[in-house]
Amino acid sequence: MSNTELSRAEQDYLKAIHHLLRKEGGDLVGTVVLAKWLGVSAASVTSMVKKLADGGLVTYSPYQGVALTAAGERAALEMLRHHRLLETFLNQQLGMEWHEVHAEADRLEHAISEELEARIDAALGYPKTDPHGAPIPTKDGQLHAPATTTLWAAQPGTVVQIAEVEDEDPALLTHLAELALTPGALVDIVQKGPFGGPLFVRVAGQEHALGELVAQAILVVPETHFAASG
Amino acid sequence: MSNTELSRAEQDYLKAIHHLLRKEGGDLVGTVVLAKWLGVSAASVTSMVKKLADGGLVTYSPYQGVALTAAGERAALEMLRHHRLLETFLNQQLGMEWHEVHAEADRLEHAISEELEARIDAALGYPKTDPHGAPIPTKDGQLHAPATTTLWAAQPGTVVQIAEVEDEDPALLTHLAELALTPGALVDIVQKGPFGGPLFVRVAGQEHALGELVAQAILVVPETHFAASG
DNA sequence: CTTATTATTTAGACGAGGCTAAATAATAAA
DNA sequence: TTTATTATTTAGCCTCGTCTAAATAATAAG
Repeated sequence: MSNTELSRAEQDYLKAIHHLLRKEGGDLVGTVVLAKWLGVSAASVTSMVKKLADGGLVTYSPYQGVALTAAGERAALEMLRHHRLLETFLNQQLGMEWHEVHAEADRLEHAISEELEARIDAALGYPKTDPHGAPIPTKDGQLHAPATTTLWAAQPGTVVQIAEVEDEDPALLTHLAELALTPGALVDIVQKGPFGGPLFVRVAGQEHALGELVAQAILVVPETHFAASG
Repeated sequence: MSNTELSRAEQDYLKAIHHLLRKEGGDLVGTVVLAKWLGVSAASVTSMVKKLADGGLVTYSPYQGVALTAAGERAALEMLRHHRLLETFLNQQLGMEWHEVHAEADRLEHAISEELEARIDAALGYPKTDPHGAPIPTKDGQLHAPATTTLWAAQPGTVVQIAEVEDEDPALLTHLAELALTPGALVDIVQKGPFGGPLFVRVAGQEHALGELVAQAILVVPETHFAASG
């Protein structure tokens, strides 16, 4: 209802809630999880979450957790749209490296106007995904993500295609790029060692053994033919 | 000495001090002038200025005014460089209007990394001036501005060339663009009415009568032949 | 079912950056 | 030179977003 501008901190909280709800799958996210993700104390989270609840941006059940209202989701998706458009722009138009764009976009996403957002979108030809394969929310708040699993969960003996990789850790991204584990790549799932042992995959003609952390950071879809979808 | 990151507010104060020292010509700028420019109370200025003085960024003489130290000047010029590179980029690469870029750059200038600054600079071909004709400080903090006067002070009967126009007021910029009073334009100074009466000029074949406020917002140099300088 | 452990909230404080109102210094006018 | 005016500073308060320490709720272990 109240139409005050959201502060940077409020925007960051909404973005974090959205991210964690999606990642962890549940329908509520807890104070400590949020605090860890944001690099902030749990007490700080409690008070901010109350403020956001007062503003109608989240629903808050004490001791249970927090979720986004429609208004909160809208705001979070707008930030996410800014973020992913910026990542794409920085990468494609300004030649910034894959692993650099996340941090830069994190700062810029709060500062760009709707006008600039639109011009960036147009300059890029209205892209559907960012450099890490993540879908870019539409202007009207639709986020259409394909149904994915993690590479870690993929069936040995099958072939999958990389849809998206986590973009938060620059070092991980550099590593993935060296291994050619980038969106669009086709990956043979060779075999999985027992007891959490490494996952053996073949990509771009090379075989690699991947640890769980790496394989969990990669989202894949079953192999498909390259259809000119649309 | 202390190498803490400057806050947004600190950066804005340094930028304002730099701007006002240049504009007003004096060697000290007063609390109230600064307060008006920043849209803040004089009391707020006093306390911030003290903090900046503690940090070695300004010299502060109570009841006299404030000036920049070398470190403060460096920081101010870095912001100015960001600002003007961004204005140029938004205008040239993204097609934003002349009058829109100032406000957008004011928000973005605090958020861009040195890396991004360098890439924007390169993408533009290392420009020397922004869309309003203002010189862009170099990476090492040189600001080489030509010696200008205001259009208001120009001698009737002479021809001058517009070097730069004030960029803060979008409405003024729109007006100037309609009158073809843009950087590079050659202007015949026809005559100046008495007692602060309007200034009659001819530009692009049209004659216009300009009020003092407008004519003061335009910086000019004596007519020169277009030399392929460099 | 009782006890540890962990998650969460409450209470109280702090620094940043702003504000108003009152006091004081500097300057202009008489 | 005295008085009025304006510029500046001081004092005290406020909100935002954070923190730590202590209290309480929820959950897991025995």
